[in-house]
Formats: sequence, C-alpha cells, structure tokens
Amino acid sequence: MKLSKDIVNCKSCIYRNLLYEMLSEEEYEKVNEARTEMIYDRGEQMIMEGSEVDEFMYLRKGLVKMYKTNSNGKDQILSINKPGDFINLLSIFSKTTQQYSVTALEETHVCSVKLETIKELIKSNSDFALRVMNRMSYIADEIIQKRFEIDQRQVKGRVAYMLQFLAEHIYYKNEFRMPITRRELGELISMTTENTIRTMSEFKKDGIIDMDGKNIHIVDFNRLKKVCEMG
Amino acid sequence: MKLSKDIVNCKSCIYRNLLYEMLSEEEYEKVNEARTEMIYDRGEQMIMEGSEVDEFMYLRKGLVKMYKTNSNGKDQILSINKPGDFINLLSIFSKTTQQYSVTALEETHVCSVKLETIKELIKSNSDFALRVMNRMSYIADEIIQKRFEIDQRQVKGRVAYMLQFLAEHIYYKNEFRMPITRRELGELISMTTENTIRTMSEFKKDGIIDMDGKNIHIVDFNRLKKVCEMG
DNA sequence: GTGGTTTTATGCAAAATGTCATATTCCAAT
DNA sequence: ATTGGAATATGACATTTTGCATAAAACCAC
Repeated sequence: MKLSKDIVNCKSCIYRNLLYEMLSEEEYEKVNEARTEMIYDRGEQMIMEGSEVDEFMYLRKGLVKMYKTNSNGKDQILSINKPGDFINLLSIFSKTTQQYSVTALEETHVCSVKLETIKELIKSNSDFALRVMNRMSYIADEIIQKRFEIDQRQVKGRVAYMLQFLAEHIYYKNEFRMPITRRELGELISMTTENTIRTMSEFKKDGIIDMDGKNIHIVDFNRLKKVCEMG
Repeated sequence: MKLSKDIVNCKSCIYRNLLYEMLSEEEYEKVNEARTEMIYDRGEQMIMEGSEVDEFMYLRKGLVKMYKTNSNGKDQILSINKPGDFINLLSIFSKTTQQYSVTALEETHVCSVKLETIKELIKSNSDFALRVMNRMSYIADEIIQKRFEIDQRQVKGRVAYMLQFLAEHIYYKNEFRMPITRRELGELISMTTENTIRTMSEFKKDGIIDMDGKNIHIVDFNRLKKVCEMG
C-alpha cells in the first residue's frame, strides 16, 4: 500500500455527485483536507475483519472483494465492489470493528476520510446525512437481494447468474477477464471449487460461453439467461 | 387490521430508548402526533412488496416475517422480527417502493410514523440522524451475517442453527411454540419443506429435541450446538 | 360437527452436490 | 530458465438433497 502522489481534488472526482454534491464550499474543504488517497496492489488486503473502524472508505479505481473467514478458515465472499462503492459503510455506524475483510483484486485506489470528519458533516449538513442514509440503504439492499438471487438457484443457475452479473454490471461487455479464481467464484456463490470449474467447463462444452483460462466470452447470452432463470 | 384504542405515549414506550431518547420535548410531541398504532391479526399482511414507502414502521408487540416472493411464486423469508425491530428501515431511504413483504405471525402491534416526519427530525436533530444510521447499519449487518451463517451450513446445521436462534434470541428459553410452519422454516433457510420436516424428525429420534406439533423442547442443547457447528 | 384445505410425516428413486484422487497448466519468485 | 505452489481440469464414487407419492393429523370456515 502506498499513498497516491497525484492528489485529485474531490470537486473533480467523477464520484463526487454520489455523496458530496450538497456540501458547502467550506465543508468541501474539510473533506479535502481530511482525505487521503491510497493505492493497493493486486492481492493486498485493505481491510482486516476485526480491525478498528475509524475511517470511511470508498473506491475511486479498481476492484475489490469483501469477505468473511469462517471458523474453519474458509472464506465466504459477500460481494465484488467497484468504484463508487463504499466498502465499509455497513459496519461504520454500528460497530467498532470491521465486520468484513476487503482485498484488492487489481490495482485499486481508495479514498479514506476520518470517521470523525464524516460524523461532523452529518451533524452540520442534514442533506448530507440523508444522502449517506440513502447510500447505506442502497448498499444493504443490493447485498441482500443478491444473496436472495443466489440462494434460490442451484449450481448451474448460480454460475450463470454471476457470469451475467460480471458481464452486465462490472464489465459492461460479453468478453472479460475473470477478476477472481474459480475457487473465489465458488466462495461467492456458496459452492465447491470443483463444481464451479465443472459447471464452467459444461457451459463451454454446451457453447454457452467460450473461455481460455481467465478470459471469458459469453457466446450465447440468451441461453445463459435461460440457465439463470430456471435455477 | 385496526387502529389501537389504548394510545400509548412514546415516552412510556419500552422501546423509546432505541430511537427517541435524544429528542427534545417539542420533537417528541411531533412524533407522538404523527404516530398511529395499528393492530394486525395472525396471518395478516402488513406490508406488500412493491407498495409505496411512506411510513416508518416498528414493532411494539408481536412477531412478523419479512419475505420476498420470487417469479415462481415461492416465498423466501429474510428474517423473523420481534418488538423493537424496524421492519422497513432498509427500503425507506433508497427506494420508493417496499422491497419486502411483511406478515404478522401472531397478533402484532405496529407504530407507524409518516416518513416526512422522520426526515424532518433527521434534519432538525443530528444525534437522531446518527441513531437512525446506527439502527440501519445494525439491521443490515444482522441480516447479512445470518445469511452467512445459513449459507455455510447444510440442512442439519441450518435447522439446528434456526432452532438455536429461536430459543436464544426470540423466546429466551428451551421450550417454545414454533411461530412458523415447517414450510416457512424451509423458506427461511433455503431448503425444501420435506427436508425440514425430515430433519426435525431426525433430531427428535436422536433425542436432541422433543416436539409435539408446533411445541418444541430443546432437550440436549449441547448436541444441538454440535450439529450447528459442524454444518 | 362436517368437509375441505393445509400441515406434518415418511418412504423411495432420481438428481444434485460434495469428496478424493490425480494430472496438467499457469504463474511468480528465485 | 527453473522450480514450487497454486489454479484448472476431470473422473469415480459417496453422500446429500430433492421430487414425488401417499397418508394421517391438524386446522379453519361454515
């Protein structure tokens, strides 16, 4: 992890309107000063489950996984997050320790603001408070809805769902490089590594996708959707 | 559904300190006036997925289930909620429609405050805003953590987990009357009705629980915990 | 009370999923 | 370039879970 050298002002940040649009000039400055921007390499752990919560963090660039390690040492991945996501917004107001770990899946830039500063802004600017609530509500809902989608499907449907999700909501195209291993994909949809691999091989044999290692090409989106729908 | 006749003042409500403790006298009055208390019978639907969000609701008495109906008409239960829980806090700030349905499992009293009023309080009282955030954060976390617990277990572990949960967090004793059918229990832990019933029969045969219809008695808590731990 | 519907219950065959073993490929550190 | 460890791949087999059938018991509306 290292500090970013080219300091970007919040005003020119493309994610500014997600959160800071209603701040006054003065409040803006406050965030700008309290803010640090960090860069993490692929594979670097950014947040460790159980560590202290004292910063409010969001992605400016990159991709991360949020996960939990259970008592048997196995990871369960909660979600894959992209820029604009607030990676610890759920723990921040009710817990003193991080509830989930976060690791970078590629080079990732993170903005980090002292929690104290955010709380001051919430107190001084109620529109900002409502916006933070809006984002919290949205994030929680997204995670819960996604768990629902996964839980109601069986293996093939789950893999299909995730491939579709990656294509439509992360990469916005039918061809992409998998940001995670097959094991991690399994951890994301609650199934074994072997079954994950087998299912993807099957999709390839059936002509639904084409793949070469981590490179995925969804050849027949309609059929993928169909598998996704019937579970 | 009917309006409650014996109007209870918020000040004497036992759940007052969950949310309203930092309100001024004036703000208190505002809530009190904007508030309606409703009584729902067992089986009555209180919130319909897709309906408009315009009230902030919380339980004063009773038990409810929050659930979603999927495209095949099957329900998935998200959580069982008891007094003090805010049954639509997750949808309220990011969505204009309810994301989940809520139905009473027994006679249930609900306090309902116009969303507009709550938003005004958030604007006028920043400590209240922080408290609302704290509750949102807490609720989201609880739901997500519970999903994790369920997803990492298989059938026996899931049933054991839920029985333990009911005993320890809903009824506070080893003997209780199941508030839901076996089908609903299945909907809660993502398994079929048949397997749910079979697993409970097995627990009975093994001497872990005793049961007669909906009456459950956890005879051997240690063994239940063991089943719960090994998945 | 009566009749109809839902819930609980259990058996059995089929399907899905997990486990273990083994081989090959890929990737990163030296 | 070499090498060790992780990731991908696949088969065989065990176990788990589902799906369907059927029946008794419990519950509800009239």
